[in-house]
Amino acid sequence: MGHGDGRGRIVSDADVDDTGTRILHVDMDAFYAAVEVLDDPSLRGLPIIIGAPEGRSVVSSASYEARRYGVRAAMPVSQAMRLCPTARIVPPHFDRYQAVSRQVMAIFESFTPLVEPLSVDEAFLDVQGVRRLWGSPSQVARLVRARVEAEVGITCSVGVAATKHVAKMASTIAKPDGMLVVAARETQSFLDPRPVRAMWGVGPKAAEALEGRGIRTIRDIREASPDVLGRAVGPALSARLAQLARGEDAREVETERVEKSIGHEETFDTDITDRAFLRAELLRLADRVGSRLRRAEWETATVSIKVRFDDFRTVNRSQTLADPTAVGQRIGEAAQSLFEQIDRRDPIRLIGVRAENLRPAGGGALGLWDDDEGWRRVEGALDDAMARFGTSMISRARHIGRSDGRGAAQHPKAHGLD
DNA sequence: TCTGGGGTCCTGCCTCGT
DNA sequence: TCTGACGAGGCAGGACCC
Repeated sequence: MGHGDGRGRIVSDADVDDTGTRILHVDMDAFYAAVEVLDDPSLRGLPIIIGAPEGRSVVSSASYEARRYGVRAAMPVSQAMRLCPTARIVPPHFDRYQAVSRQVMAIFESFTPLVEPLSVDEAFLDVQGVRRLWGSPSQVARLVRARVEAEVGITCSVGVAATKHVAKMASTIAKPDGMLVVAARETQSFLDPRPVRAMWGVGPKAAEALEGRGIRTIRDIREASPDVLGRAVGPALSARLAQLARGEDAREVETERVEKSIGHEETFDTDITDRAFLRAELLRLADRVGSRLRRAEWETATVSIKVRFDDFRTVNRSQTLADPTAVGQRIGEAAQSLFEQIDRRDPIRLIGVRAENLRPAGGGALGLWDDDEGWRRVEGALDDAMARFGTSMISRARHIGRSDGRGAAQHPKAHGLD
């Protein structure tokens, strides 16, 4: 999501040179705020802040009217309100944003099958192969923008370039409701004068490290010795930045993305010292992680927890399991065991549970039938199903499973169910 | 003044096996 | 049997992205 306030918007001319381009980066403008306006037109033209009005919420998104007051994403809502006291605070409706996102992505896919969603509100499109059908990349960009506005009712900005990195930078500059085309031969002159902070992957820390060595623009990166660059930001990032600064970016548009971890975390309204409460919260978070793992038919081999204290000091602990699992109870037990290893005298403001090192669940969606672990997984899946489809049919299925009278799940082979 | 939640990736350190 | 080099993997912390 863009963070600028909309000043410096650019729209390329209709007859712009797009020679050598193939990648579109499409970014919805102030997406959450735009969806809220769509659903409540009385908000149009007002400064809007998306975030919870109470507690320790931060700004998820803000309309351009609010950004003009200095309101930015990730800023505490309380601070945003001081900057823009007239702003309307709207609680987020993530399900609704997902639904609109699906609508937008479907429009992208009607132009090219090579669509890589980056987040709920942005995507890369490779339009190289659709030239005969839809025209040149800049023509496709115009069509995409027009259709999103006509069919969904919100605006987007598009960067058109030869590479992902340049397309992404171009869409940021074009915001809001703009389009910027960077022909392949203009790539270097486009990149050179821009600040290092504009590069994808350079945040506040890396920018500070680079600027401290006199490296302020992308041209400076290009001209810096690998040694100096490496000392500033480390070997991996320096090598990548050097390539990107030369306009080299061989990354293709990837339509498949595999999740590498699944986690949940929660910041409490007030800092907590009650250990029993915290242990119960760990179990609850682990249960949600387990549910998502089972739905995705994954197991986790490594459980990690995150604890943030009242002074914002954050510690992580992780543990690799002897047997991978998708059972919330087992993830929770591992999380609690990790929690015991942490010095918990200080009040805690956040705890989180994450499943890492994911792998496909063995033995299919419900796991293995022939061991206790498999059966615990069945129980978990039944819990999910009860939540989704109601209790009557699922309770009946569980009853059959438990009919051995031990109060625990019984092997389905006893009932001829396998 | 106050700092969410969901992720990915990198780095440094340590242990262990060869 | 002991020792050092080396790579792999586990773990913790941090930067970055939306």
